[in-house]
Amino acid sequence: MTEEKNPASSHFIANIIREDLQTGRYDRVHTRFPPEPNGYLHIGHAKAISIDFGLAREFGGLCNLRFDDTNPIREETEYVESMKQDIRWLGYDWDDRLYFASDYFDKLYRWAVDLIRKGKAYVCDLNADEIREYRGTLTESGRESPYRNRSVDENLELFARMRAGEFPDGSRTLRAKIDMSAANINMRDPIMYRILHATHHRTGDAWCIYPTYDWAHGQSDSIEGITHSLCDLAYEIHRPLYDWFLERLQVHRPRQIEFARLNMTHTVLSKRKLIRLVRESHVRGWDDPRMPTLCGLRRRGYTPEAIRTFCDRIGVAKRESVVDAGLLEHCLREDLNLRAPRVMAVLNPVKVVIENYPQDKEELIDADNNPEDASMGTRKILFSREIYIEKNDFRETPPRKYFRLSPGREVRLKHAYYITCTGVIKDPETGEIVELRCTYDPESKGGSTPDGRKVQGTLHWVSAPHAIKATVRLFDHLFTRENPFDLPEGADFTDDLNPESLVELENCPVEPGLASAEPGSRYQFMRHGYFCVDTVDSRPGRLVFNRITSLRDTWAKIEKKSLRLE
RNA sequence: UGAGGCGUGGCCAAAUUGGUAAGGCUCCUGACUCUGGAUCAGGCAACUGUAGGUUCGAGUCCUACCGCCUCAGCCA
Repeated sequence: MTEEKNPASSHFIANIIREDLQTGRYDRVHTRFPPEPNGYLHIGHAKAISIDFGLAREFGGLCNLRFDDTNPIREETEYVESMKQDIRWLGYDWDDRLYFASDYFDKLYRWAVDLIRKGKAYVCDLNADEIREYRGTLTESGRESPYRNRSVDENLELFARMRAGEFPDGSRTLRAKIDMSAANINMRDPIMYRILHATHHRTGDAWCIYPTYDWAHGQSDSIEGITHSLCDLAYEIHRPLYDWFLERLQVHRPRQIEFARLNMTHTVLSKRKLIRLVRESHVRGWDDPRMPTLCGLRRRGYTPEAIRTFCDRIGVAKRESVVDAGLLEHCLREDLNLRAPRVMAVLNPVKVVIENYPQDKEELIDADNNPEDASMGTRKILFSREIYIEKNDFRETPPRKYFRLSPGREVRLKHAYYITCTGVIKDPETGEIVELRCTYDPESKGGSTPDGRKVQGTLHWVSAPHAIKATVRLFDHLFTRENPFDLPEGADFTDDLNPESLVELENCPVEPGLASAEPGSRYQFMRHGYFCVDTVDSRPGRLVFNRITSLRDTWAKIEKKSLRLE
């Protein structure tokens, strides 16, 4: 599944853009993805990336990558690199348009001086607590700072001295002079610059005052000639402030449009919560395959194509919603079904001895690699007298509608022969089934017989003497609840962590051909699901597979239902 | 009791700026099948937050109400 023909997007942002193009408000489309380099990108960012880059692509425009690095204390080059990698992996490209808000520090500084000259900004000596006090509350208006009416000259001088490093951190700020009684708190003389004697990941020690996000963001978009600034609903209330700055500065004005961020069932997507999962070792790091981070999903084996399809299908709207994680899994199956080579692996093995098959005979059997795609060819698999099958594929007393093996019943071994169960060997102590005895029908080679008789079940298997052993990690939702925030009073979201989100199986017999499987390559383990060779822990002789997602399991559903009925 | 947003089937989400509710996921049937996979065909399910109003006709316009979200960092 690759380039599916995208019909023109019909969500509200696309409609606005179409209209802007028609009315001539803009004659082109230029967007940008503006992350702060202070963490790892996750599936929620993938939605934003897909909107920003996708819309530009759809309308024949451009999309910049700009890092909003206005806070030297939190930002690191390491994050810049990981974000670039993740965006490229997703399949998007910013060409030569890689920018940083810090590229604009000089310009921003000059603009600030302009505003001071126009009497629209002033240096305030209030400390953080005092500023909060003066700001007022949601229902009461604020009070003007006693420093609000300094002369332009004094402001100019003080601002220059702030920049020169004459004052300690937090002692002064530069504020926009707007309206302390504004109903929108963001308009109550917001801070434009704060003093921070900190080393910036790119500008080093060139600055000791740094612009706030609110002061930097709109102007950065303006400088880059952005036409449509797409962002999170959270910035809706800031829009009047961005427009205020741009208007005073008399510069190019992008149109900001806000959309709802992504939420997904059974996981969390807030930076704060993800950090806790890592710090408190609930997962094995940022790239733990259970994490919703892009590096986690990548390691798990998710494909960029599936993630893009997912982003297309969830739509874009202003209403906050929670998308069913099942949709992402669906997109994965849809993609992998067409591309993943099929292979046989037994996760919970029980040995089967085929009594009428010669002791030292072995056979090479042809098997197609993907029934969906003949061009993926065939391979040879080994068959012998002793094989492994799934414990689950045998029942001593089969329930109704059970198609698999049971005493006296005949089933097909995929690609190989029909076998009939003739005996069960149990551990005399525990009663556990340790081995099954079967006979095979030599006529059934290849999976069918001359008499054309039907069997109900087809099992996967691996030849015991030829099998190689692998570690297989089965992942499940990180959180048990659909919404990990819907918790009883006083509970913490970590209380809902799924204890079975990772089940590790050792020594699973798999086809010997898998010995050469490349890290990162994906397979379908027949009748199980899609698996990916782990890029971190897997090595020759010690294969580790991650389950990307399971196959749809109709039998599990039937079984569960009948259990409920009993 | 400030301001700004949002409310369409179980979950997402459309509806040519009033014309009589797309599509996807889920779920359920059936067909087919050497993966109880895939595929195909079909089906269940919404009086569009509530109550009024305008209109021949309203998810789309008006009024009132209800619910939910965001904002009081020198974070972004």
